[in-house]
Order: sequence, then structure tokens, then C-alpha cells
Amino acid sequence: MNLDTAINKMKSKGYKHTKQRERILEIFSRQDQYIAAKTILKEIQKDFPGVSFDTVYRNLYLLADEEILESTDLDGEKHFRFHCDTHGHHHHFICTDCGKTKAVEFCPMEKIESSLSGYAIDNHKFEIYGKCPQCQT
Amino acid sequence: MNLDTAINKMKSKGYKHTKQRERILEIFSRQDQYIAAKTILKEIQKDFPGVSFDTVYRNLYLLADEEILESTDLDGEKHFRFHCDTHGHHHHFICTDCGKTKAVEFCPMEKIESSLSGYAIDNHKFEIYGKCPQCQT
DNA sequence: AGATTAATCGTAATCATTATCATTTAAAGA
DNA sequence: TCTTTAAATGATAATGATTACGATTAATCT
Ligand SMILES: [Mn+2]
Ligand SMILES: [Mn+2]
Ligand SMILES: [Zn+2]
Ligand SMILES: [Zn+2]
Repeated sequence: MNLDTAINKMKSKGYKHTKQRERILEIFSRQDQYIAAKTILKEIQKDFPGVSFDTVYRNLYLLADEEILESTDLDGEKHFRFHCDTHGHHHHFICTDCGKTKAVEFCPMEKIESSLSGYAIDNHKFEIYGKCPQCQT
Repeated sequence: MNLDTAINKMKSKGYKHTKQRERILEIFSRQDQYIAAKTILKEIQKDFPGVSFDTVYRNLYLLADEEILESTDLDGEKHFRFHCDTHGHHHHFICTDCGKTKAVEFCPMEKIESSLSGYAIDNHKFEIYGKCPQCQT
């Protein structure tokens, strides 16, 4: 997923193209990390000083619904990142200092499904937290 | 971990025994599920109508620090449960309806450590969400 | 250009959590 | 048992993130 693909996807879904929305997408493109909603808000405010909370939050959730972004909860705050679709289903190491992520190409679900017969599995979360090589003292 | 063990552990650490604290522990004992902080607050208020938010939250975090409770973020709210130490390190299926959990005796970390050389791993989260057998239509 | 309707703005409200400080009380010692 | 004292609590305010909503603006269509 890149910026143009995301913009086209939104257009094809019938959403209007706005400069605020484009700026949000632009921030996420080429960033391989989760970003807190309020961080995005601050960033957008540099270009659009009067931007509404509502605009930012509504768009983040909309973009997540449309699978252009993916989200996770970190420290009680919603974080978002560009949706990973270059490789298959995978998980992430997340650096607790800089926020950068590294893909982990292993999903534990197949190993445990047999132990959950009778349970209807909707989704799962597997995240590894720590310091990336650049953030270690 | 049971109620008496938890109470004794707190006493041995030098913490005072208060009825509020005992009530909190009592709620968690014998519950095999994560409970939201505010749910605990409401429950405590039945016995202690004037209980302070602070008392509840402070105790939950203290008990988690002392590893009498364990915690996780669900829907942007902190949830707590009695610490599982009857079996080894494990993970949980969590029912999104009733909150009950089922232990999953598999930890994916050993499978992926080799792919994260150079990364300092601090902790990890593996949770499976869905409906338990009792909560399916 | 004008109409239509989504999107945004401005602002207030909500919800969970955290902070502060005066008061109370559990626990240890005389 | 009485006194001491430090921990714990209560009352309340503050914070921080998120959500809500009516009025206004602006993107797209004809
Ligand atoms: Mn990825
Ligand atoms: Mn368990
Ligand atoms: Zn997976
Ligand atoms: Zn594990």
C-alpha cells in the first residue's frame, strides 16, 4: 500500500478527496511504525492550524475501517499505521522507544486452534515489545 | 493464587490490611476473567458507598505491581484478573461477551526469537478474542 | 454556476484515569 | 490499653484522550 493506492481506494469507495485527509495519509506513507492519534493531530495542525479533533479521529477510524490503516492499543492510546499488505498475515515487534516496527512472519494461531474447539475465534493479537537495535544504549 | 495467599503476600510486604483492599481481592478470587477497573469500582461501591476512585485505581496498580493481579488493555480500558501461577507461562482466549478466559498453553516466543536477533525483547502479548461456548447463539 | 451532500469546524461533553491534600485508620510500640 | 506515625483513604479537582453535534464549508455532480 502506498499513498496513491490509498487515495485511489478512497476515491473508488466514493469518499471525497480533501486536503486534510490527504495530509493524514501522507504522514503515514513511508512510515513503518505505529503513531498515536494525538501525534497525528499535532502533525496535521502544523498545516491546518484550525483542524478539528473530530476530523482527525473520524478519518483515522474511517481509514482503519477501509483497511487502509491498521490500529492497535498501546498504553491506553489508539495507534495507527499504514496497512501492511505487501506480505501475508504477520505480526510485529514494536520498539517502545521510537515506535518503529519489524515484521514477524510467524502467526501462532494454527498451533493453538485445536486447543480451542468449541470457541468461536474472531481475532487475535500478537505483539512483541522492546528496543530496536538503534534504540539500545 | 487464592485470597488468603494474596492477603498474606501483601502483609509480608508490609502493606496494611484494609477492608477496601480485602474486598477488591475478594472480587477477583475465584473469577477466571479480566474485569475492567470501573467494574471493580462499581462493585466496591456497593459495600463502601463513599469509596474514592483513587483508592480503587491505586490498589489495582499496586496489586499488579506485586504480581497478585495481572492486567491487560481491552477496548482502551485497563482490565485486571487474579495472577495465574498455577501453571507456567501461558496466554489466554478472552470471551468478548462474558469476559471469561481460557488458558492457552502455548507461547510463540521461542518460535520467533531467532528472527529478532539484535532486538532487546522486554515483553509480549498474545491474546485470542472471540465467543466462548456458552456465549455463542 | 448551482445544487447536493459529505466533510469539516468549533465547541462542548464524556469517559477513564490521575493528582492533591486533608483526614482517617491500621499497625507497632510504650 | 494508650500513643504514635506512617500508610491508606476520601473528597474533589484536574487531566488527557476520545466522542458528539449543530452550523458552516467545500468537493463533486449535473
Ligand atoms: Mn507489517
Ligand atoms: Mn491463566
Ligand atoms: Zn496472526
Ligand atoms: Zn508468552
